[in-house]
Amino acid sequence: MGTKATAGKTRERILDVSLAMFNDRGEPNVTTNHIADELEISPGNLYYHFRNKDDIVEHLFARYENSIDLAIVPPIDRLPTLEDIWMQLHKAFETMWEYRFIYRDLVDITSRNRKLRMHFARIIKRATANANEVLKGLTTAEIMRASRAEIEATATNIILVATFWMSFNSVRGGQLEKGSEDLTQGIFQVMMIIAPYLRDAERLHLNNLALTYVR
Amino acid sequence: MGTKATAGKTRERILDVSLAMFNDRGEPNVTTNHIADELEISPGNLYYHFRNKDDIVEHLFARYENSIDLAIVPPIDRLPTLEDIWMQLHKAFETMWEYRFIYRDLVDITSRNRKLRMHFARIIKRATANANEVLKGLTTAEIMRASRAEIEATATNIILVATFWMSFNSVRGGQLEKGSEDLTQGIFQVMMIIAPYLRDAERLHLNNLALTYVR
Amino acid sequence: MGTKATAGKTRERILDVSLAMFNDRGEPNVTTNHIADELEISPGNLYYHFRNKDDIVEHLFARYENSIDLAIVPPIDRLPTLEDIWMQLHKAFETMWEYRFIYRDLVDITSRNRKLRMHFARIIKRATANANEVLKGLTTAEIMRASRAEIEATATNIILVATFWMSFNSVRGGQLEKGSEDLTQGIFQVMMIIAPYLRDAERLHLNNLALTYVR
Amino acid sequence: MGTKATAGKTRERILDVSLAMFNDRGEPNVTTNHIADELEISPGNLYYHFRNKDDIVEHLFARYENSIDLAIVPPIDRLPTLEDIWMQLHKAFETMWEYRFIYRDLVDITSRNRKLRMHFARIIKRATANANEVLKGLTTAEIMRASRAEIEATATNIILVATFWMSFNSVRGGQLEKGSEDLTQGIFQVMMIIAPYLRDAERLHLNNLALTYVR
DNA sequence: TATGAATGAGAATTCATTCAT
DNA sequence: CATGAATGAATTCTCATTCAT
Repeated sequence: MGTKATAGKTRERILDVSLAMFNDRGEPNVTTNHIADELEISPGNLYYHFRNKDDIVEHLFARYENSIDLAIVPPIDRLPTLEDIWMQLHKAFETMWEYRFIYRDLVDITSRNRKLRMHFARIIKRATANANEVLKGLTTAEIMRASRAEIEATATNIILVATFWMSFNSVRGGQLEKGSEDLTQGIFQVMMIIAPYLRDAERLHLNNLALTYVR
Repeated sequence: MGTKATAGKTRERILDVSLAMFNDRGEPNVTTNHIADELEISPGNLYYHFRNKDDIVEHLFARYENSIDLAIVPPIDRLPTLEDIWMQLHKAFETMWEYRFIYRDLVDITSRNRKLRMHFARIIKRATANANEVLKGLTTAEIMRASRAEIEATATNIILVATFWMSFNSVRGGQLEKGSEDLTQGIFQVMMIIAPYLRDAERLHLNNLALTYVR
Repeated sequence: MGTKATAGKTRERILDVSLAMFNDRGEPNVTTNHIADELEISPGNLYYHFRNKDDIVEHLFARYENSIDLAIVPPIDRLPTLEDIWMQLHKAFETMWEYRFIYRDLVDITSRNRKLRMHFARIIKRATANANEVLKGLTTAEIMRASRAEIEATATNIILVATFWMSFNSVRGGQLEKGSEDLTQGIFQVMMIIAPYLRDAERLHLNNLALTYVR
Repeated sequence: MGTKATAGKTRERILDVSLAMFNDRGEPNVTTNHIADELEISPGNLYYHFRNKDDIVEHLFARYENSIDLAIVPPIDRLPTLEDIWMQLHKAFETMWEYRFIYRDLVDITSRNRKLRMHFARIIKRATANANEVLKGLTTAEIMRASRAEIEATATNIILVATFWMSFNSVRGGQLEKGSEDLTQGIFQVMMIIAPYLRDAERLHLNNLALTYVR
């Protein structure tokens, strides 16, 4: 009792600390010894719980995949509203922020690991399909007007902007990461891709929000 | 004489070969010994010409910065047309493709090197400002209609999509890289951000192109 | 009760499974965790029953020593026949095959463990003495003709060939191990060391067998 | 100048020291760091000269293969004599002794490395064929009398005894290795496999030698 | 300019063994 | 008897970088 770890505790701590360190410094810059040091456990113990470093990454990714899958479920049995989109984006950006290390070195990580590559491609495909559905729903609900081609291109752009918003933000300089406020701007940027397709009322509404968010 | 290198020749070859290898395998996966091997020179000689690996990266980046600066100069003394945008995007995407290694590991590279970080931020800022100018010009020319807030958000989105198009493409799976055709789709995706703001004629034109390009 | 192990049961299972795994993959390539895994017990439990890995090896060796001691007892109170030799070799080779892991890494194992070194030397000494006895017996029975010096050298050769037959077979390539047939050839090879000392009738008999066995 | 290594010197020193240490302690018990330490060079330098530990082993093996190939060339254009056999065995045993680490862990080494496995099998095949030739030659020269089947079995036994003589010697205890005298006994043991097939004069000659060598 | 041998601090991973429960 | 988490020294190998020539 006390400092002694109970079942599964260390395993979870490894994942938690790894996640924090990966998010902080980037996965390629965090070694398994760093992680063990930070946890004050031996490297051997870390390898008792995970086969190798990639195993840790894969488990974190699986966690992420579960979360993001929940975040991008479209409303069932009714047409979507703009509010739904705000909500979905919020949940998605939150989740992505939690696992931002994946996005920081996305190309490198997916090119090194076949499993992650396949799963990430699946997430993108699913997210794009969902975006498409939602846009179609908005059109059916006559909240926006767009051709089929416009909807397709727009869905892709939405996912691209969402996927790389955090990277873009860190890369365009200024302050490094202040978290929530930046995310909100990311959400707003995505909304602004849809904006011009909206009816005047909604478009005006977004325009006013813009004054608050755009940097 | 004969095999003797003329002034600056080896130096340039190092840059050329490094660029090719970085683009091919990603900068983190290319060691200085790989480069020397490929060039059939000694590692010592490589370090005679460049202080360290980052020095090579920085020089390549400087090259890139020059090229991209030329690519994103707006037309002077007249209002821009849609054709201008196609042209600019083409030049920009070509240049980015030439130096695609920068974009493959963008966050990692910029986060570990202050100089690159500052310079890349400057490029983004400049590109965004230029996009802003062009959009304003299109508005003045009454080719498109958009509020100031919409223009700002759209400029940012344009730069973001352009910046990460190649990454997005490699990360969403499917075929790896077939080059020019993918770039064309990237350009198209950028255009589709502007599309809904255009007058009907131009909008329709883009929509028709969509049928060809969107995947 | 029920799943509860009876006294000595786990201990025996450890020995049995270790033997099987050592034979299969070679002792140096089997870790204590492999063994525990295979047994579906904990490594801690394994170390409750045995002080360390070498302790397991030593116990297996003791088992082997008992078996082989039984196999190489010469016929008492009568002179040996060729049939006796076939029988003895059969029993010896069977026993060695059962504990073939010892022979696979013989030098390594005996050089790092004093106890095993002494015991194995004893086995060799005993086996050689026995071979000597038998050859002398055959000579007395006038089944073969050989000088004392020839008998001594031949006894040593017999033991050497028997000791390393399995290694030789695996090392000279061809098929890996098909077990019984290979053993039979080993026995035959040993017999052929004796052959030229035999009377014509027996020598001819062995020669005919040769056509079947030699590869 | 002086302690500075000239071209190829370090490479050869690595091979020489590795060989000495492998022979001494057995290849599995010598780490690359041990070797570097002994040589007073950095591990990095060792890996500059050889791709990995196996690369060192393979180069030593190649050296050995060259030497042994020279040792087992049969006399051309005339029938062999017993003297030829003594000479050949001498050369072969000397060479094997020089590279005795190969024989110490023969099964382990060849089972881990495909290349060595193939090459060693080739050596055995070649040596056996050569033994066969020589025995046939002796028969033709009427120095010995043996059937074809006897020759085949005897050739195999000769190679087996030669291959494992050193292992047998270290494993049967007594003093560990005193080198040359042990080798001479090994040669003698091989000769004693041939002895009973010889004409009386030669057989007697060998018998007398026996009194000196057999332990 | 150029060579190429050399460095050395790590990186990931393994494995016999221990120990609190 | 049994668990299973934990240890830590060791092992192979890498790579940016230096330096005598």
